[in-house]
Amino acid sequence: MEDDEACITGLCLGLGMGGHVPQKGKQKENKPVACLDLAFELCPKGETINLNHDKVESTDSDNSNNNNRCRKKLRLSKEQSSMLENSFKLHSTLNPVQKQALADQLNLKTRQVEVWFQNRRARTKLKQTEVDRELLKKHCQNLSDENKRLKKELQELRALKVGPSPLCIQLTKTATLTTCSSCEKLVKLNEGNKKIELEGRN
DNA sequence: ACTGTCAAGTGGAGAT
DNA sequence: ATCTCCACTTGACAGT
Repeated sequence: MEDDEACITGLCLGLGMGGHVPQKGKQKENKPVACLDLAFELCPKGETINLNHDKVESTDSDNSNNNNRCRKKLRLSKEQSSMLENSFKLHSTLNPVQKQALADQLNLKTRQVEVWFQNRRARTKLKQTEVDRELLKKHCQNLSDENKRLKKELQELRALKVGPSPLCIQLTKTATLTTCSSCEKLVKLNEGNKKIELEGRN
């Protein structure tokens, strides 16, 4: 276990904060939770504190005064965020050495750096799924349009088969139905007058 | 008041 | 057994 975490655990024991609620879908045993959020520091209600602290110290009075304390949320400074961001661009995961170095550099705990990277990866993944979803949506729409168009074209061809067959019929803006002069087969010409033979016609 | 963002907690799974 | 990652969740805070 990291020193930081040992420290935090020491701080947390007996505080009874951040209890665990069983999650839907996966029922888990309700462990007695005795952890204090890493980035939260006990403070008098309403007081603003600098949370970019060094190691957190724990005292018994902290614990006993817990009732009239609030939890403040850490917000990383712009410098910290941008340095983490730059580091993330280089590598989205960190080895313990890199983690420690970054933590030292930013005056954060290794656990905080680790959490930031975890959350950052989650955000990236979320964004990517959103992008993928949009792409698939577009692709699906294209396929649907193409399907409609082909169905329509098929309908027109079937109508042609039933009725009198003129030699050359404009099918769509891009395709023309005609009879091949050499083989006398019914063929479809695409935009470049490229011949597409139609199945089952002779 | 409501909503989105984000740091952090939790437990499970896999690797060592 | 321990570590690390992930999915899911919570809660503080900021913006509207």
